[in-house]
Amino acid sequence: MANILDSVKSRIYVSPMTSFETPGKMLRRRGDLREALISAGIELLAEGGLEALSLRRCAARAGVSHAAPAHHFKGVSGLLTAIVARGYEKFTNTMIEEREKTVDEPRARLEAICEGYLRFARENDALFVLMFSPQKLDFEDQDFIQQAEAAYQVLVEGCAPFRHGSAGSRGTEIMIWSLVHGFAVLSRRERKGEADKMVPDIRFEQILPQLSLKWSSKQ
Amino acid sequence: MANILDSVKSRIYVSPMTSFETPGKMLRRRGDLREALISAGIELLAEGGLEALSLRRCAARAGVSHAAPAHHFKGVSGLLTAIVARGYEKFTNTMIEEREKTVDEPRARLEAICEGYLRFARENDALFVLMFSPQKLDFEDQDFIQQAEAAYQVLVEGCAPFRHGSAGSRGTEIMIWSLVHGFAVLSRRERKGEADKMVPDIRFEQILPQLSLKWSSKQ
DNA sequence: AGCACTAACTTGACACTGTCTAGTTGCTCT
DNA sequence: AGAGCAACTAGACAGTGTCAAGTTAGTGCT
Repeated sequence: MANILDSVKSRIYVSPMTSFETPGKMLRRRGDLREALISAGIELLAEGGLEALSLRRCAARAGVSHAAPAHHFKGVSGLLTAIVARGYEKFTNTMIEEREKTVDEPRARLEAICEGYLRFARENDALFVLMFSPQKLDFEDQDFIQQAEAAYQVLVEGCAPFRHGSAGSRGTEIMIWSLVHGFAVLSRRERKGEADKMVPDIRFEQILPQLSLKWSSKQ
Repeated sequence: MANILDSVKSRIYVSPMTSFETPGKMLRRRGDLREALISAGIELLAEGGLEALSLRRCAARAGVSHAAPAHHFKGVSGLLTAIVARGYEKFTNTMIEEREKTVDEPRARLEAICEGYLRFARENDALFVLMFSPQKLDFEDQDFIQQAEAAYQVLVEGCAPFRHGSAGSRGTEIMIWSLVHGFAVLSRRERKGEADKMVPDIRFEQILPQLSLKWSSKQ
C-alpha cells in the first residue's frame, strides 16, 4: 500500500515557468487545466484508490502549484464533484453499451443494463465508491445533477415495460435500482475482503426476482 | 454547518493532571479511556456527522491529549473500527427489537427485520455511513468481524423459511440484503437532498418482491 | 519499606491536508 | 503601448494522523 502511494506522489511538481519544453506558451488556455485536473484525479483514483486522491496531488500531476485548482473549482468538493460527474457519464455509457449488445427484448435489456451497472462498479472501484460517497460532494452542482440523472434514466427506461405490485413501474425502478446497487456494494465488499464470503458465486441473474416482474399492458 | 462543527470542538481539553475533581486518582483504569473514546466518537458522529469525527477531537472530548488514543487503538482506523463494531451491535439489537414486536409469522418477521434495518439507517445516519465505508476501517479486526457477522445472521435467520429461485435460501439472503441495503442508501440520498425525488413516498413493503418469496418445505 | 519496572499519558515535532492572501506573470483588448 | 484582468505562484495558517522522547502513577519484587 505504501508503495502504491509513494509511486503516486513520486511525480514531483516542476514549475511551468521554468519549463524547457514550451518556453513560449507559459499559461494554459482556459478550460485546459480544468480538464487536466479532472484527468489527474481519475488517474490517481484508479492507481491508488481514494486515499491517493487529494487536491494537491491532482495539482502536482497536472504540473501546477497547489493553489491553482482554486481558479477552476470551488474547493476540493468542486473538483471531486467534477470527477464524479465525469464518472456518471462513463457509468451511463457502460450501461448503454451493455444494453446495445443484447437482443431487443425487455427482460434481456434490463438484465444487460444491470450487468453494465455491475461491470462499471467492478472496473472503476474507487470512482464508484466516490460517486456514491455522501461526503465532500457538491450536490447542488448542475453538471453533477444532470449526469447522475442521465444514468438513472437508463435504468428507468429499462424498467418501463415492467410493473411491480401496486407501485407500478415507479416501484420497479426503485426495486431494481436498490437491488443492483445493494448487490454491487455487497459484491465489492466481499471482493475487497471486507466481508466473509457472504456472496459466494451467485450471479445477479439468480438474484433478480423473476416471478414478480410482470409485463405491463400499457406502453 | 460551521456552527455545528464549532460547537463540537468547543469543548476544550483540560489536562487531567491539573484536575480539581479527582485529585487522588490521576490515571484511568485500564479499559476506561477506551470506552470513553468510543463514546466520544459516537457522540461526535451523531452531533456533527462524519466531518466532525477525528482522533484528536475524540481525545479532547474524553479529556486526554491527542496522542493518548494510540495506547488503546491502532491508529485512527483502530478507533473507527471499534466505533463501527459498537454500531453493528446496536444495529443487530434494532433489528431483533423490531422482529420481536411482531407476530410469529415468517413474512411478518422478515418485514420487521427490514424495518429495523431501515430504522437504524434513518436514526443513525453518519454511523450507518461509516459502518459501510470502505475506507479507514480495519477489516481484520476480530471484534468488527464478529459484530458484523452477528448483524448479518439476523437477516439470514429471517430469510431461512424462504427460498428464491434456484439459489435456495442463500439466494434469498443476498437478494433481501441487497434490496434493503440499496433501498436504505437510496432513501438516505434522497432524504439528504443528494438526489432528486427518485424514491417518492414508496414504502419498503411495496418494494419487496412479494410473489417470488415462496415457502420452503424444508426446515 | 524501598526500589525498579512498566503501562498510561503528555509534549512536541513532523509531513500532509485544504484554504486564504498577496504578489507576479502573461494574454487581450482598446 | 498601456491598462485591465484572469491564471498562476509562493507563503502562511489551522487542522489532521503519527512518531519519538519524556513524565507520571500504579504494580510487583526483594
